Amino acid sequence: MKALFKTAGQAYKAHHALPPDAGTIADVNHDNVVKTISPDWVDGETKVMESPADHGQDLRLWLRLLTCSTLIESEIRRRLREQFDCTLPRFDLMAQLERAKAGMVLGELSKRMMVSPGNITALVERLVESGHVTRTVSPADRRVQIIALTSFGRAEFEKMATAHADWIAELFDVITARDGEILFDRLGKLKRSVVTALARD
Amino acid sequence: MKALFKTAGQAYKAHHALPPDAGTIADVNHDNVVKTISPDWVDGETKVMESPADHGQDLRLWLRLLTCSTLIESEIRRRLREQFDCTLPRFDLMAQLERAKAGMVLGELSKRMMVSPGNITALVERLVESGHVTRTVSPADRRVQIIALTSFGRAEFEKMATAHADWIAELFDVITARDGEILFDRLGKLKRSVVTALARD
DNA sequence: TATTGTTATACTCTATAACTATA
DNA sequence: TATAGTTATAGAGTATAACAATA
Repeated sequence: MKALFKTAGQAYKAHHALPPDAGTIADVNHDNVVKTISPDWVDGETKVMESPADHGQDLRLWLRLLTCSTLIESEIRRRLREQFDCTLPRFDLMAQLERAKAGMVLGELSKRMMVSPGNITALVERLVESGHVTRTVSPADRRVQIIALTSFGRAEFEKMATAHADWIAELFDVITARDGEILFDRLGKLKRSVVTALARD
Repeated sequence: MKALFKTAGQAYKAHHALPPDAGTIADVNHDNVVKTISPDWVDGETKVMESPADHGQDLRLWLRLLTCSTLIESEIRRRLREQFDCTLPRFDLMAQLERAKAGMVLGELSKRMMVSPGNITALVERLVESGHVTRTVSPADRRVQIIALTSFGRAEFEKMATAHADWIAELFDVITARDGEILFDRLGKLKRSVVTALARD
């Protein structure tokens, strides 16, 4: 039941987080107060089955899945911020626009990013200020706002996307093509399982 | 290159997000402005290889991994909030304390959660206010603060943990034991790959 | 009336750094 | 001097709801 969920994880980690092999087992003082790090801080993989709060294999799998995505995402987020002064939502929004050469309607951005229109408005506002995107009123329907990348925004995004791909290749270093295929396939099953379960509600 | 990253994803989704089978292909008006949803909004699995910004199999795998964890985490986050008025960091902090019967030093919490001490102080403060945890000065070293669950906090956490396990079982519905093992194993490899890569820096 | 976005607000989280108290 | 936390602050993201403009 440790490190169940995504938390901050980025900048602070660079300065304070433990190396992967830190510690031995959770040290406890004479009052049983936990003071030192246990070795399984990354996802508690060995301990979770022994915990009184154990709830089975699915939970272990979910913890490990979450650990992987959190580790990767935190690092990506940190590098985006340090190297490009960019946040994930900003990057995500630009990624949405990348293939929409003529732009995308604000409401569509909202749906794709699963973020409320009000918050997209604010995000777009900051990207307009920094010169990455434009906002235009649709001539066909004056309620709709068309958002598009500027050439500057497109160039910036391409730089980030290239770096991003390199980072991923670096992090996935030892995953073989075969393991990659297997993971891709099983994660596809998992995705369908989740989407189906969510659709039942 | 769509929906690369975790975004908001929780509350808004409940009201506005598309069902998993919405749409057909991205509709485009006479100006080529994207107005309607494409079917692969979940992770763009089919499209990413065709994209000019394609950067290979690792990237596809990463997108799918991120999609899975984001879908699950968003749903968990939403349910935690709606059913228990709890955020992920709060839950995570309590999860850390669950097996530390006599409490845990604040700095240790900070390291495990990869969140700065200052932000842990604020998080603990809110949990003290709501009666979930206590904060005590260590008699051995008056600089250190020992954080522990109250019996109320423990009871609340148990309720949440039980519900959480049920949610996960629901979402992982159609994953067989065998597929679960395979995923668990390969994700273990991936975790080691990432941890190794991060340690190289 | 319904839809598209905007504005407003309150809160949480993130990131950083200066600072205090204790060892 | 070094360590454990606290305080402060700025910015971004999250969640809701009321609202205006247009269809």
